[in-house]
Amino acid sequence: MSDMRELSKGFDHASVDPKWYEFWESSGAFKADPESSRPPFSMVLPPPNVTGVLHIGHALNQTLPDIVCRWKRMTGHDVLWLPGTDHAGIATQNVVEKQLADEGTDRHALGREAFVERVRAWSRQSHGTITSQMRTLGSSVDWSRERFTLDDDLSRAVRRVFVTLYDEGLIYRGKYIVNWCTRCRTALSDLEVVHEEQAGRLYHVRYPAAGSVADPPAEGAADPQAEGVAGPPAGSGADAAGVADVAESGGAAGRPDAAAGRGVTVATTRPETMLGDTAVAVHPDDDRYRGLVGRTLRLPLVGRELPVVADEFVDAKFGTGAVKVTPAHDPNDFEMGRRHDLSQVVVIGEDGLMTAEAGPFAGQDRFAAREAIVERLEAEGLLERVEDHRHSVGHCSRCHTVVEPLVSTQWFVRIKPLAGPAIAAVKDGHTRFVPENWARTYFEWMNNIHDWCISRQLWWGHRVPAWYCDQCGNVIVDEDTPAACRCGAALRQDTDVLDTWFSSGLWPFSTMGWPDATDDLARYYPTSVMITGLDIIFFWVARMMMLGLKFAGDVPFMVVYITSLVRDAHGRKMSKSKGNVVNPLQVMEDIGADAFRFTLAALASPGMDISLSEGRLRGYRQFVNKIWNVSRFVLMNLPPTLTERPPVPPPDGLATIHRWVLHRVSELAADVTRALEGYRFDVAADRLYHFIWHEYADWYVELVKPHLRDEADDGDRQRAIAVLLGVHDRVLRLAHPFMPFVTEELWQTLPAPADAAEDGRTPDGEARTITRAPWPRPEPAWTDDQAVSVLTLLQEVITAVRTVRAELGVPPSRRLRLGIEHADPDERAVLDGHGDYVRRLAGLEAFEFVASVPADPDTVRRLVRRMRLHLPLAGVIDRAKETGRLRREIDKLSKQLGSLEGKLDNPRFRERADPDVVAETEARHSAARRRRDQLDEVLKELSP
RNA sequence: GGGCGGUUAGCUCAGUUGGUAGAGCACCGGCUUUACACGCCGGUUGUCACAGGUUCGAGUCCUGUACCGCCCACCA
Repeated sequence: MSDMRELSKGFDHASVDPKWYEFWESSGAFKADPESSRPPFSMVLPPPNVTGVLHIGHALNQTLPDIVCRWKRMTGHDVLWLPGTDHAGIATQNVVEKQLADEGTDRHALGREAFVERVRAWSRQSHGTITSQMRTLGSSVDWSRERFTLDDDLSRAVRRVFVTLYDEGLIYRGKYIVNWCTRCRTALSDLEVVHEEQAGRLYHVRYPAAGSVADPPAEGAADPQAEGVAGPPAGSGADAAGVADVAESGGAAGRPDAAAGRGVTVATTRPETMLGDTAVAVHPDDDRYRGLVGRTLRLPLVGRELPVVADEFVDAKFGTGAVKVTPAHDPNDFEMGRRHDLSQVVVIGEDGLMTAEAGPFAGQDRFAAREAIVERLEAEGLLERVEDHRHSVGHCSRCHTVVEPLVSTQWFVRIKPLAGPAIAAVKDGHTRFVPENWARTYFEWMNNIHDWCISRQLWWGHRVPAWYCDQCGNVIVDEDTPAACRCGAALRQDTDVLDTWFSSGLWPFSTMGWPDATDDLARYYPTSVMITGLDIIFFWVARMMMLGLKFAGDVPFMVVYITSLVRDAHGRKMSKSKGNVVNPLQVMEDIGADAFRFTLAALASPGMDISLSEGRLRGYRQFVNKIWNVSRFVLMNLPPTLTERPPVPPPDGLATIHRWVLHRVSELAADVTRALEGYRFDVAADRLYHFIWHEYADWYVELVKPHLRDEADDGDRQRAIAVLLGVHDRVLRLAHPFMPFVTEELWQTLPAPADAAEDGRTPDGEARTITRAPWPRPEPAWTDDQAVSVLTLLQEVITAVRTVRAELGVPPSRRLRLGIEHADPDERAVLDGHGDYVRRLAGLEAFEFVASVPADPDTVRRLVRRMRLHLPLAGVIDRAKETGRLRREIDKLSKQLGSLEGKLDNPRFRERADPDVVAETEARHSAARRRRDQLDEVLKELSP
């Protein structure tokens, strides 16, 4: 055992950290126990991509919940923190596709089955990376319950949810305009499209007049409603108005119209889509075009006749007030097309190339076609004007390709019926956002939510559980694979897979065994807290809320803590191109997981982005080292015979310094606990830092040293050791959630407590571990204001003497004699009673109380408590420097006095302010005046 | 266009219910004080973005302005 008491000179995380994680894992320290009599506390880990590596966002989003879990474990909860990984459909598929491309092949060459098998194999291999990195960080998850979104039982949950929603009419399939990535070759949900403001051009193109309105073209694109169970409602008001106008103008169609003769100029940012135009729209109230509605124009380059329709959507103030309508390639036009029963002409294909419908431009890339078409228009004299125009363009969030709106058959979730309860649950406080402002963002989105496109034309993911019969046209949606159609023909399964967030949305309950009524589900659902990043509030949090309420019968979590973005030291977003990415693995290698975690916690001010600076990281690494060295100090002072940690003695018989430190450590426990309860990780970390370094190490350790000397009285020594150990043990336990590795290492070197309840054994009772040691509670019996005021006085006097010495340049080795004046009798008694401490920490040979100032050139002449009056001796110091310093101080005091006097002279202040505040202000005022007068006097003395 | 946040010491940020402006880093000076130089002791640094208002009193509450940032959005 005694070799355990010898710590190395510094903390070496590389040798310590892995040892303890292995110990925790193998001893079952993180295992949840449904049989336990302890109250449950549960969280699910936001599943990282199975093929991902730990980035700074993960580090934060795992450190904070880990702090909570470790804390809750110590407060006696049965903690479940359920880990797992996400198959991350499109992201993972893209990576593997890139690998294939490097090998000179592609997924089509491989075939679906082989491709999926390949992705699966790579996922399995890659899975170890992220999970081992989580261990490096110290995440205290229950690995025995690890899940993967593509696991069989989770896939079963996915199918159950899909089928149920379908049966209830909340999932439908239909042909609508969707966001299409021409590179990934799949549909995307609105959330997977990132809009970026870009410099573009607004082309003004003249569409010449053709003649009067013809019947709407009957041929062409499919009926948008064809396969829909039910489509989104069409804008009825605008629709009626538009139709009425057309009819009305139709009557006047025969009348010659000057405007019609010239044609109409439309403005567009995407001239290539004009080939698919099937109308031109104007606002119904726009007088400029009133006569035109109902007539037709001729589409340049193509020659097709286009009706002019009136629609409320058109903004008369934008461009020319006339809009070309391309129902197949623009979401607004799609809706407008439905309102006016326009056909869809598809001119851009799923590959981003112009289709056969594009005539001479067929086969060209859409952007090349834009150039070519502009050229042609110019040649034909139809391009009237080109303006620079900034507008936002949608890009694929995965590959940054410009998204092409395309008409396509997809599966959708009708979301409004699900959103309602999810909104209500937050409104009525059943689920609470922290910081609460995020609820607004949540409401904002939920109130304006659109149907969710859930099908993806990918291979990696949960395949849509729908089967089609080519014989009779029957569609079967079922949990189990049907053998054959009712007509006896073979069935063909839908080739699409589901949006990866569909399965993520079930995560809080699918991981616990749903749809079976498992013990875990009964005990751990709803989970206590969800801690996750702001970037996935919509993707994930909102969907978990909706699906959890719908299927698990309750909200998925009682509290959502939204973490901030981690930025670089100058508040810039981290990005590879800027080269300012902080790699958490590198940081942990350099300074250890404990210091890294502590830094993240200390910087995690709610609602604010985190600027991760090297200075802070370094500072907290040194803090870890500080704790290490305090422990060395404690251990080296333990008698070798001590095998058991003695209980902390009752404060009555203890010296002031002991009573003081016990009081303070009790307050620390209260403060840290309160901070954690409010999710103020920054406040908790700050409090620990300050106490451990600037109270415990700087003061208590220094003050206690004499008590530990060999010469010290035996009983005194034993009491000091008991208190020191009691404080040290509590400090380690309070710091443990933040710095799990170093605290376990140090805690294990302490002698075990006599009290079994303090021992922290794992559930199997085999091993002691700080992870299960009880969380320190405030001790009311340790409250001791008298000890606090004594220590405050000692600290002030000692600091004042040190200041004088430093300013006079008196080396610490030189023992001084000191005269103190103006101490009141009570304070004199305190100082006398604690003279040893003062002499030791201030480096004094002696001090005495004097009535007046002795003119002794070898001593500091005076020291006035609370006034930090440092009077240098003539001849010993630089007179000019000192007078300058005094003048500055006097100026400052005068200013302060002015404001205090203003306050006190104000009758209303005396009337209305709290009496304590008034008294305090008066005291402050008189103290300041006394001090200024004294400084004035000294200044006069010093000045020639 | 809508929403949210920020503007406090050279840098990055705290500032609880309004009551003498704080921390870390940086900087300056001094220290082989037997846990720690990843240390110890001391020190310097602020018209709290701007303009009004409420109040005896505002970094803190209200209104407006400026600048920065983020999110959402179907303006061709």
